[in-house]
Amino acid sequence: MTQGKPRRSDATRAAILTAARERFAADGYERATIRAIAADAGIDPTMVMRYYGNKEKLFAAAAEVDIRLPDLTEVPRDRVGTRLARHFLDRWEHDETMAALLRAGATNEGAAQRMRDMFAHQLVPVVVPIVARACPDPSQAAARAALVSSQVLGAALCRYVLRLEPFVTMPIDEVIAWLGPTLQRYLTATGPEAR
Amino acid sequence: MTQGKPRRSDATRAAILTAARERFAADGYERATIRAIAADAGIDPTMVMRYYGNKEKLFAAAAEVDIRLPDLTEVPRDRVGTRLARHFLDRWEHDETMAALLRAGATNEGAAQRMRDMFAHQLVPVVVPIVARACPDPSQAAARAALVSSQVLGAALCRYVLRLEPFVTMPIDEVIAWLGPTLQRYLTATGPEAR
DNA sequence: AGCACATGTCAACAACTGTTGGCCTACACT
DNA sequence: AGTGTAGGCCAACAGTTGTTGACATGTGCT
Repeated sequence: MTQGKPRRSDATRAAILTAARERFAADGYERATIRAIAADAGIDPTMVMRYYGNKEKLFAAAAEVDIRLPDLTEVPRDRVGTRLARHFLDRWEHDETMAALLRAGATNEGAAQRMRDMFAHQLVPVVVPIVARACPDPSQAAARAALVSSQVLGAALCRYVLRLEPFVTMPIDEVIAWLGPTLQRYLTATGPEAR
Repeated sequence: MTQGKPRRSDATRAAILTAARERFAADGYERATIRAIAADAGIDPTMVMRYYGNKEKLFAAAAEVDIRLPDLTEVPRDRVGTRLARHFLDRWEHDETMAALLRAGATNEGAAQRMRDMFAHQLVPVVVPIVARACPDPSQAAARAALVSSQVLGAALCRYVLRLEPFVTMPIDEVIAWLGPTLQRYLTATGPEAR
């Protein structure tokens, strides 16, 4: 389906992508230079241009990410929050693409747009059926999804980008135990005032 | 105390700082150039160097910010969360220095360090006496303060930096109504499992 | 008035950026 | 064996960056 003919340069292309993800994740969009990425990949900077056109397209290719949200309708309703928290934290822990996108999103408009798209096309659709049970107003679904995003992104920001001390050393299960109920409330509480 | 003799260049210095804050808030650390800041301030780029030494010191001067947290011990215990949420949102809404620091913190180590310092020296001390009533373990206080930070920073990120749609148009009172109980739980719940 | 010093302007440097074109090599196909 | 083409490297361009030094102007003090 997605795969074309295998090219002789596939290894190089993959090396570039890997190096790009590392650099973008560590330095953000502007400080991650094509030269540094090429050096990490052990090739000439020209190759990056040949295979990915320009820096913007390279980032677009490197930051292509799938949240891989599970089907939450299969999860017991009162476990949805914790399940989501665990999934996101796991995702962030094992895929530096997420950190790359977050770091770059703070200063690069293209990266920010991509995050907005991810939110709209990947998170909102999954959240809608969950919210529907507590609140039939469909416009509320997007708001609740945004609240979930804010807590998840905030935690990722503190833990993986700012490296705020108590957050970095906190065991991941403890983070999940704290965030779970928060997400749960955002998704299934009947209104903002609900505790 | 803090004020020295008034200098003839005070107006220029202030203009530079204002322009710097705007640029850093809008573009982040690396994309905000000294030339652009100087142009906004209507002066020569050289003056920036003369008065602030270099770009890093300019940022340090421009991003000097006081959270101005109120004394939470005066607030009814069950209103602390909402009170905090309102204060932070208000602060962010009226002082672009906050956005400048957040944007820059994602890619600039100096800015990140400053955020960590703000957390340790401004937020933690205020949070400690509040937490103490629910949980006598003082090491827990920093963890709970970090959780508060994560939700506040995440909301600011979505609303002022990424401009995630449902979050930008949501009335500020609604945001506060949602975040308040979350912060309340982080501060006064007896443990992570508490709803 | 004369002098010291703060304020401001102009031109330029050196380093680095994304990006381009030319050239060489090695593989695939006939 | 010969040829087209993809893969790869080198040198270089044009623009921008932070930063520096030399030089002019004006203000305040004696």
